[in-house]
Amino acid sequence: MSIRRQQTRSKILESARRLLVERGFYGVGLEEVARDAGVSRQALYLHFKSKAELLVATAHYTDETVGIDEILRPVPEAKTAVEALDAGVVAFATVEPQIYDVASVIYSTRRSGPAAEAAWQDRMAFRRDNIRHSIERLQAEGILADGWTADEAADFAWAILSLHTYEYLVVERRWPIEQFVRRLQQILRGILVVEPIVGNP
Amino acid sequence: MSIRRQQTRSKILESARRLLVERGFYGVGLEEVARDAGVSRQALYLHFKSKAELLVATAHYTDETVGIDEILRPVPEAKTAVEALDAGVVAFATVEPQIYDVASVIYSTRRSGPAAEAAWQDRMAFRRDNIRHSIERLQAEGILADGWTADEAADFAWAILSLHTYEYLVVERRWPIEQFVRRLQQILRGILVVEPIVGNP
DNA sequence: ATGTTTAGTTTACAGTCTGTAAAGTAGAGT
DNA sequence: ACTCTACTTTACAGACTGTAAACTAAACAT
Repeated sequence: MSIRRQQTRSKILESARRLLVERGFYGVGLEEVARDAGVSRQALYLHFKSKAELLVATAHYTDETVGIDEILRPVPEAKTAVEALDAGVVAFATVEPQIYDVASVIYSTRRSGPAAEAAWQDRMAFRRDNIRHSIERLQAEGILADGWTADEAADFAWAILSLHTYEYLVVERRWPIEQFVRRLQQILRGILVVEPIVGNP
Repeated sequence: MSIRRQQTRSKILESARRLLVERGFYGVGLEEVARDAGVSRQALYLHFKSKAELLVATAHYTDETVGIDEILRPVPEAKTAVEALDAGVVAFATVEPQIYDVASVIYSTRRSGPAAEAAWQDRMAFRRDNIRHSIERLQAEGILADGWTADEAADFAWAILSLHTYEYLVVERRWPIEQFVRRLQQILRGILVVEPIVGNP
């Protein structure tokens, strides 16, 4: 791919991100995205085959700049399962503020087209796999709380470590991110680990 | 309001509910809603001033048929704070399946218009008030877990008892509703009540 | 340097949708 | 019999997506 083409692509993606996040998928037209990026509307179709695919590309573009692999590294490297669980929460709370805006648009658009739907499902599956690994470590160490299967525990932790928990508590209720992390760690440990450690300093 | 008018209104709302739920706000046009209801497209504007208001009216219409007051009654009538908390979870799990479809459309549409945004915020405020009451009962009985303020606890419980927890666990992960109720009760008790009761039969 | 490919522009158009307007009709109520 | 009221029909303005095709200018290769 030529440099020129690559640059236009980036300009479009940046404009798209800004505008889609500000006003939502249906709140902004391609005309305006193009104008903002300094290209013609038709140029968009040289890069993306539809508005929905532009949105999905915007999400991937955002993902790339975030460096998820880097952020997730501490999780498998943690010495114990409980530490891995805690590290998972930290990773979640590091990634989420950076992708929340775009991910939220993807979520709300997912029912109106297979592109967004697939992008959302991918995201969910990826997250769930990661969580599942941590749960399996708990199980391997024999400290998964009684009455939980690995599946059920993974489902639950995945539901808690979601875009929407972040939205409700941090975005809506204005919890500082440290409080968010501390509470989620406490909750997951309390629920999923046998003989929960009750905050010994 | 005349009987005839009332009947048309109901027909429209029922068609709107079915179609909006099936295909989302942007997946269905007013033409089709009107055809389905057996009236002309223009007739919709005699009842609702915009598509967004039709959506909101659909949500209220759904609420009416659900009888939320009835379902919530056991909560304030519970003898103890913990029983009230449990009853709250049951009420949540009773209401949510009935309103989920429409509420979900409201949620996803909320950023594109003040009508849906207001409807969503009302819903959230209503739910949070109810939860807050249960938390205050815990506090009054002196059994709110250490380290939680009433506000923080209410925020947390509200985030857990959300449309999206239901969506993730019941809709997406196919948890039976009994499992959903049992786990949420266990979790809220475990986190928010001092000396958590560890399943004594 | 010259010819060719590539990237983007301009103009145009078909089709969809919302929301407004206005004139006409049929039934309900009095 | 008369009058509203509720609804229909027709029409239109304006916005948007996606397709098409002819044109231009920069990038690249030999």
